[in-house]
Amino acid sequence: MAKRGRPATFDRDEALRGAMEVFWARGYEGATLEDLQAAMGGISPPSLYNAFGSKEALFKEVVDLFMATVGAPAAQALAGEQTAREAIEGMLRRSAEAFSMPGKPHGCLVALGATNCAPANKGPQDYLLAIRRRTPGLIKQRLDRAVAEGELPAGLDTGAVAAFYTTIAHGLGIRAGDGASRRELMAAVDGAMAAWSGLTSPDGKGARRPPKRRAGR
Amino acid sequence: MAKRGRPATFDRDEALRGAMEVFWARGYEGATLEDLQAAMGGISPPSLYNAFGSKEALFKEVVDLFMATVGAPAAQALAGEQTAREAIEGMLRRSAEAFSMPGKPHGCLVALGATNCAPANKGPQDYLLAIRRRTPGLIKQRLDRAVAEGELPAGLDTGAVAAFYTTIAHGLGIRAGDGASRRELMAAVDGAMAAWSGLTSPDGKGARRPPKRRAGR
DNA sequence: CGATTTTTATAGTCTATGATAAAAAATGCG
DNA sequence: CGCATTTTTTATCATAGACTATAAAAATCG
Repeated sequence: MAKRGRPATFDRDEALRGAMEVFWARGYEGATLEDLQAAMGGISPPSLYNAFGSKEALFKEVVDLFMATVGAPAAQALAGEQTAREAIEGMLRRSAEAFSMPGKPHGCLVALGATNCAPANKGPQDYLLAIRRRTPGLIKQRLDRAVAEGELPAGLDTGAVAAFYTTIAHGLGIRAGDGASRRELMAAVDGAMAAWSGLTSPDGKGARRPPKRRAGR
Repeated sequence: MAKRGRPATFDRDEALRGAMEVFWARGYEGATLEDLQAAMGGISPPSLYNAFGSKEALFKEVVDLFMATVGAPAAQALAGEQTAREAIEGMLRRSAEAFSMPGKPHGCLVALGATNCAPANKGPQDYLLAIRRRTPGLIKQRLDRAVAEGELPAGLDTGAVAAFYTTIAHGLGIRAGDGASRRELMAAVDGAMAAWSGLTSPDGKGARRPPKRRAGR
């Protein structure tokens, strides 16, 4: 039983991928409907709205797709590698690669796609903000696991270490968008990993959680 | 000889500072003329345009003011401290402080003020981009000086080290804008400085410039 | 085939917001 | 005072760009 009605002249998934390229390269506000139409197979506004609802809804779908495709290798590395060190280094290197693919827009859609938008575009801005705010927790989680498994010393201030690697991860997104080469991005990752032993070793140099204090500041 | 004509009812410098707060908090596109007027002493559009020319011209003046005030401590630290290590750590800590001042907008105007703007706003976007692109060179310059002075080993790949610290510096700007506390920002700086000896030591771990290659890739 | 359903095409509407025109008001100078 | 000069006031203007109303076209179903 085939679907009734006039068949669409475009493939929805393909159109979504086209929209991702535009939003990735130009950001939410930088992408006009005209740009989007052109990259989505020349579809007309009514078709776009019929298929995706609104520019904002389209953007959110694009961001989800971005996370599921471009962002996946980094996320998988963070969760999948055996040691925390390999996991974090893998996450950073996969990010650096994803943000500097030949033939693709450079930079990170989540870091750059909608910062400081016009009041009317608070929705997309908040959507990306919420995603960025998850990063420190995800990294800390992986570090806490390594502490529990004995890979990293008990008492390590995993939140502080996560703050550092989050800063690097987001910094890579900006740097790539600003035109930094993959070589430069990887040099930044080299630097970040050079801090590892100093940050995580049990001797005096490692970040240590401050002793628990009583409630009430 | 006082100036002729009707006297202005607002102080230009004060109005400029008011505009800086708005652009800093909301970005170029996020700041409407209405927002700006309110923060500039309630001046009317013609007064604003008479005094500053256009929204874009006002923004550029604001960015210059930002660099000369908010950004100054970091720039001075980079250029002024005795050792390269102190210079870079000072730059990062002064940045982290500037991006998390109580009562001021959080985050970095240069990193966040105009990324991925609408096509019509390419001017402000490019203005900030050009400033961000200067960062690696400024850091590398300071490192090269340290190599020349013997503080750092000859053969050090100063460009690679600069790439790392640039990534941190810009990452701090994003993280602060996303709501990271000063404590978190300082933890990131701790991490960045933990990489110092590994990155700059003359033994095998330090970043070394690759041997010169022939031209032609 | 005619009815129904869905998509497409054309042509607009509406709104937010950056920018101005023209005249009034406030000052200095002769 | 009267004129030149500059700023303010008030009232718009202009435009880009997101969105939509209407109806024609293309498919399936009975």
